[in-house]
Amino acid sequence: MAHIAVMQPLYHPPISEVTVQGLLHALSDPVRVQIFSDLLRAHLALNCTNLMCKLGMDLPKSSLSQHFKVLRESGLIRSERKGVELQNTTRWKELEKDFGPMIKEIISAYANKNAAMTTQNRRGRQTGQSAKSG
Amino acid sequence: MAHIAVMQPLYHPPISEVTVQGLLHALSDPVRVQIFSDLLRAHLALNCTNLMCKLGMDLPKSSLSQHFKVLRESGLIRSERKGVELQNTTRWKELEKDFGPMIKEIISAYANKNAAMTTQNRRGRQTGQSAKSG
DNA sequence: ACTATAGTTCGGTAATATGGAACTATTGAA
DNA sequence: TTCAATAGTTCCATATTACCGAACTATAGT
Repeated sequence: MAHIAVMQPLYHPPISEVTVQGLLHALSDPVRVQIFSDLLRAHLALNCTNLMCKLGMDLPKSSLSQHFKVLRESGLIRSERKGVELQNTTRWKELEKDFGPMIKEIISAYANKNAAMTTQNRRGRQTGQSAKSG
Repeated sequence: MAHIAVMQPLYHPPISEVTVQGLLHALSDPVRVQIFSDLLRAHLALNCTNLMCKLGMDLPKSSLSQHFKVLRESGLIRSERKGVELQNTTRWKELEKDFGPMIKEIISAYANKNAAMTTQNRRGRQTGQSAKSG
C-alpha cells in the first residue's frame, strides 16, 4: 500500500535559476562548506557517507541528506545515482562562468580564517573550536 | 519602574571575531544586501529610515532594526548614534584587509545577476520579480 | 515636563532546521 | 522471485530562528 512517498528523482536547477542568495545561504553553514570544499579538493565524485566519514563528521543520515539537498538545490553540486549510492560533484565550471570568482573567494576566505584561528589557538588561546589535528 | 529593557549600546564585534559564516548569512538576505550595497555606493553615513525610503522598501521598524542588527553583529557595518538617529557605515577597509576580495565579489555577483535578470525580463518573460524601473 | 522622532525590545506566530524512525530504491545472493 | 544489506529519502515531532505589531527607550526641541 503505497502511502505517499515517491522519492522523486533529485532536482537540479538550471544554472540560470541559480541565485546568489541561494548560494550564500548554502555556504553559510559549516557542514555544507566542508562538504563542498572537500568535493572541490577531491576533484572527483564522492558519495555522501564516505565524504562524511572522511571529514570526521558524524551526523544522522537525515540531516546529511538535507544538507546535500540544500547544496544540490542551490546549484552548488550535482548528484547522480550510481547503483545504490550517489556520486556528488561540484558544478564548478558552470558556476564560475555565471558567478565569476565569488565562490572561489568564499572558499578561500573560509580556509584562511580557519588557518588564522588555528594559528591563534597554537599560541595558547584554547577555544574549544575544532582544530583539525594531524 | 524599570522593567527589563535597558537598550545596550550597540555591539560591534572586533574584526578578529568576524566569521565568514556570519558574513554569508548576513548577505544571504536580499534586504540586507540592498542596505549594504547602498551604504557602499553612498560612501557616507546613512540613517536607517532614510535608507529604506531610498530603497523603496517599506518594512516595519522592528524588522528593519533586526536587519541592521544582523549586519552590525556580523561585522559588515558600524552604527553610531548621532543625536536621535543612527549613522551607518560599512567596515569596508577592515573587511577587505581580513577577507580579501570576497565581499566585493559577492556584491558584484548580486549586481550582475540582477542586471542579467532585468535583461531577460525585457525580452518578454514577465516573472513578477522586482525590476527597478527608471 | 511634553511632544516628536528614531530605533530597540518584547511577545506571539510563522517559517525553517534538526534528527529519529519508517520508508524507497538498488544490488547481490539464494 | 524473495530475502537481506546498503545508501539515501521522506515523515513527523521538536527546537531554533525569523517576522512584525505593540510597548518601550533614548535623544532633541519647545
